[in-house]
Amino acid sequence: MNSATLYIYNSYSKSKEVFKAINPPFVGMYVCGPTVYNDVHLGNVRTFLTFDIVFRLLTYLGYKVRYVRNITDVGHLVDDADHGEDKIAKKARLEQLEPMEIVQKYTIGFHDVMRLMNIIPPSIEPSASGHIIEQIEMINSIIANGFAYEVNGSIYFDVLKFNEEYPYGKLSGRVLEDLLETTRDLEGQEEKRNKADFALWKKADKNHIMKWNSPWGEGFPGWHLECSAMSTKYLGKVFDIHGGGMDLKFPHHESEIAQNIGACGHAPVNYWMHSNMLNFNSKKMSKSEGNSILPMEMVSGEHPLLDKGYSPMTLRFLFLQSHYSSEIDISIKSLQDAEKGLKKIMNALSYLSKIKWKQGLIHPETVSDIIKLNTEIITHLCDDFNTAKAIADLYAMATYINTWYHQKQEVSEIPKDIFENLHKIYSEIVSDVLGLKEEKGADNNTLDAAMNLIIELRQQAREEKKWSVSDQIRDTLKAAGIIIKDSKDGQSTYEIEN
RNA sequence: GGUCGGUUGGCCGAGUGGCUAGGCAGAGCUCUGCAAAAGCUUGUACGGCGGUUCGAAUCCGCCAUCGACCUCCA
Repeated sequence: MNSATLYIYNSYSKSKEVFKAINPPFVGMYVCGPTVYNDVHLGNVRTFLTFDIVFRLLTYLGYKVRYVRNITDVGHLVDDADHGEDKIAKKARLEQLEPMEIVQKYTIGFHDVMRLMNIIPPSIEPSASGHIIEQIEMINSIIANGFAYEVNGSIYFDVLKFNEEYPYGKLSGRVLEDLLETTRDLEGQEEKRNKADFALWKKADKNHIMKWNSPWGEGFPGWHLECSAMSTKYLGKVFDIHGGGMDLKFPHHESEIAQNIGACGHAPVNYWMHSNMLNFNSKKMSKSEGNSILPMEMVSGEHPLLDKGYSPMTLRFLFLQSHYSSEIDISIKSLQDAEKGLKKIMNALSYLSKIKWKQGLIHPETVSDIIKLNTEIITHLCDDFNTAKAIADLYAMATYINTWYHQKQEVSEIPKDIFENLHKIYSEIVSDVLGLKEEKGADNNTLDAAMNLIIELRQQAREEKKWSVSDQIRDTLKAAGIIIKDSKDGQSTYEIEN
């Protein structure tokens, strides 16, 4: 185990706390996954990226993490809380497919995007429809404890009753009285005793496709219930970290807490983490706003807002340049900046393995600076996953690496072990913790072979000082979107403009 | 209307009560047959008004402004 102290901002206590695992080295982490009724958009990706970093850093620090991220494939209603059509069912109707075909289609799409973004799969990815029994059992416990009631085959959580014994609304900073006043009048709520109550189980009508047998007749589970049931099943009644997007704080996470307490009498989670929103034109990117960009559109550049495609790693890097708790406003400029910045970091990574250590005159200032960087970068990451600061450290390291590489491809002013440590930390942080990987522009062997020949011929022309030939090759290729880059050591490479 | 969170140099974006992250752009330089690329160096800042303090971008108050949540959303 790494000895670094990890601090996490706990949204429940609203303060930064030292992370203490319940049962080290094991850590249980639950993150609310997508409702698979549509393509995941870029905003969703940000959230999963945030917790990818949490997962990766915990693992890097030596924790054994059981990471559970669900797939919501039932129970998430379209219109109002506890009313309206099931999202999956609606989409199924629109696309004329079986609901599970919708689920399958968008689950695969979701996984494709996660892979593209180099986001590590969770340890367990349970689906709501696969845990109906667990959900029914949990409802039974809640009823037995007196926090839920049945009306016409539906079960509702009694928020007022719950609030008499436990604070409802602490996570999201809500006061129950306000909720009772401000909650809009919605259709289909007449069954509830109070507006703030929410459904644990909804009775299904005849036409409803996705329904299951229960002690209360045919029906389906409420949206919030699945996360309570599945986190309990796989992580226990109390676990370490629960994550999700800010917009899930209320009502989803608030209800989750109430359900868990209602079922077993104590709070389920030690550290609540919420990642902030991704903005687009200063507006939250959301499905309901209709201003969402799909990850695939981002990569292909096929979107009115975009000037060209931006690679998955560029996106990943852009997100990591700001703290997960800050909003990000995406723009062409920020994408371009990220593209250049990422290149710098990745270039230095590739230089690193070409630099040889050599015995020489030690430069004390450089030594102490690098020792400082080597430790600071971990400290920064452990400070509530401050990837922005860690990236600043990487830039500082990269400046050293670049200088060594461009001077002699060797380093002699620091001791061998410190250089090796720098090498190890730089590559581990870049690859393992931040999850940045090299992207090949053209993954095409045929083109590679042809280009290598052209580059070689041009090189010959240059050696013979036939500048008109070498320039013609360069200019013609440029017009075709291929850029030749000459480096100092005489080697040339090519890159495809997109 | 209620609750919460922002407001940092040309742009993006971190941040601790005193030692002014970082990136992009700009400027200078190195390399280069030329160019591109790459690299090195470098300036400018903390929404407004008060207060606390020896000292505040950092703490407090007021104002302005933007946004989020209060309804499905990561």
